[in-house]
Amino acid sequence: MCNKPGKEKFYITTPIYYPSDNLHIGHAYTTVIADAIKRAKVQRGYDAYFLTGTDEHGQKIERKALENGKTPKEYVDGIVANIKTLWKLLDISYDDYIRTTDERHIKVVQAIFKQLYEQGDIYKSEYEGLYCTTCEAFFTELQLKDGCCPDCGKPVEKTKEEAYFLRLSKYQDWLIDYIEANPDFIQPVSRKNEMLSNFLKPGLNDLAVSRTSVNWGIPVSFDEKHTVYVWIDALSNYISALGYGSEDTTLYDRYWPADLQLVGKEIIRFHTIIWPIILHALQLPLPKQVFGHGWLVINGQKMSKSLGNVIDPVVLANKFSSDAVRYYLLRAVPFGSDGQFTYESFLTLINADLSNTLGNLVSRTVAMIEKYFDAKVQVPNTYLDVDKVLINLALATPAKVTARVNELLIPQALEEIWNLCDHCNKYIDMTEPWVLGKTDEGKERLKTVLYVLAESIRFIAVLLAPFLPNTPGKIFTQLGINETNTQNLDSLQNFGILKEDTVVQKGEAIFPRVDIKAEIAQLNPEKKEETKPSKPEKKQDENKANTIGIDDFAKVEMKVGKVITCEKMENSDKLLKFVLDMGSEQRTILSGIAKYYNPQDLVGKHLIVVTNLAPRKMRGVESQGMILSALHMDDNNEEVLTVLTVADAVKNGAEVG
RNA sequence: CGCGGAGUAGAGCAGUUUGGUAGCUCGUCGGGCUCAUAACCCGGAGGUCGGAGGUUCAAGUCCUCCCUCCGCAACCA
Repeated sequence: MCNKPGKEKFYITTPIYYPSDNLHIGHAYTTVIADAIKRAKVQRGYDAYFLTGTDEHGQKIERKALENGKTPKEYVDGIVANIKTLWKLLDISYDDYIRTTDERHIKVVQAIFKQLYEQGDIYKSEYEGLYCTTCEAFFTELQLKDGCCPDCGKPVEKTKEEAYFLRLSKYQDWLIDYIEANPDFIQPVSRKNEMLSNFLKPGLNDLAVSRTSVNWGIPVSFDEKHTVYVWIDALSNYISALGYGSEDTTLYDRYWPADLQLVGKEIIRFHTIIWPIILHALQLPLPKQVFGHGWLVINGQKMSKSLGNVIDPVVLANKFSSDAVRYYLLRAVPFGSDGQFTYESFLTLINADLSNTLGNLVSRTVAMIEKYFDAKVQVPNTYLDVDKVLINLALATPAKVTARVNELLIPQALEEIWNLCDHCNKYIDMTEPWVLGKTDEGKERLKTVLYVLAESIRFIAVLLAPFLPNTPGKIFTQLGINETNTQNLDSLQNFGILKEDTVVQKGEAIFPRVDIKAEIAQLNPEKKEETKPSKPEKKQDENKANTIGIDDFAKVEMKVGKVITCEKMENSDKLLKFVLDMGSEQRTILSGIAKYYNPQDLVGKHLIVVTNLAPRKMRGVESQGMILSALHMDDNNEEVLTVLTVADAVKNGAEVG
């Protein structure tokens, strides 16, 4: 942890994640990229420092803890332990893990808040909003469900709450100038344009930075009925972790400003508007670059618990290897835009690139050295043109990879390495070692061919290290390379370092091929389990607990209704409005299935309706029941929803039971 | 007309800055090879580049209008 004065520093951060629940593959995506960049920088001689952590305050965590019968701290401790296990599983080499519940962080936040208040950048005023007394929370008008609290459904009141405000407005013009003068600050540029035209140019409102209604937070030191609201608490982690404002500011002095802050596109606004203003008000330098990457989406949709399409990285990393998961995340998603995740594309990619192109290349090369030269590497005599082409490519590749990493084009960096793999495989075909091995003359030539291959593979292994940290070691073992000075980046300046008589040894396949169909069949049920929020360890007991008596079932009243009209709700993407003939009456019912059906196609169908459900208003229209439907995945792994119907000749209003 | 992003072969993507033979990976079809993890190598088929108009000798690329999807951004009884 000591300073390395001779080296250039590189400070990289991920967001601090919100541990209201275990993390999903999207969090792993951000973190793996950050880790790969950090490792690449270290490999290139930088003194790199990598920070990640968790943002542990706020109402949602308080509530979640309560549901689980724990204190907020106990609850987040459990989640944080899982997160750290996950990062270990994925070989994340973070240098520090900041938790906003750390004492070191709390002190800094309080000091920053006080300083901003004393210098007039924070002022006390009143926050006017819609307040739910039951949930003790404010909501914006947009968040309300039909004028009522979105969580408990009770009416909200227009209430004023005392709050401290940060003067964003004061710094707006400065920030616009800064962003325009520093075009690299917000990346990719599309995000920069979005921030300028959507938020900055229309004008910034001052931001409420404290709450009296949230208990689980850092108290404002000079006004204890307030807690610091998310902004100053969470964002300042990037400097509190370095000891800013503490007795020991060595790390801060060394590493701040950050060279790269990676964030998801949903939080780029906070990191490019609120965060720079906080820093500027504190007279601190701004991070050099904030990069807003895209999401991993499932069937075109954002991953979310409520959709039940969350992919658990723990499952993948345990089932396959950390390097396989890392490879997919680093290679498959165009950095900056969204990428599709499917199990099939994941498995196809690791088979094609890791098992076939790379793993098999190592395997066939080592096998030939064993077969033809008693497992001993032979030093060549002269190189022919065909050799020189491959040698030159190998020598040129390190600089190409470095350039791609510097541009943050990680998929393209990997592409350069795989280009070298491809050429090695072609080279084998062109030189036909199995023919050469048949004659003495040929065997002389074969020494060179196998040497060029082994040495090229060494290049590949060295270059892979930042991305797939476990793979180079496996390759070096098979190639019989022990000396670390043939495993570092400097050793790629010359081709031909591999020593005569190095003993190779074919071992296990580096990346065994997977049976895609079989794995998908296994993963899908596993995926479903993941989505069930219930505690898995109590499964057997729960089967009992989940059963209901006939009495309970009898409470539910279901009837058959015929669809008279069905139309899309205005102002809603997901709701369909039905009017149903229930025999003795007509009912209006709203259902969030617009995505799955054409409204016209449902007219005339006989549907099953729960008729004694309490009515609920949505989008200003009262829904008087619920339409039963089944949601499932079809053969293409796409979501399909089918409403339950009855065969004809059932009277409208007939009871179901 | 709220603001942004996107629409290119069966799937996923590049190419649009600076107009000039439409490319990559997977899949598919055919061939080759046998060192290797049913792998590797070569070749083919498959595209009205979302639609309509315009500028130009020439448009995926520039201009205009339109359609669809996604995000900002809630609703999912």
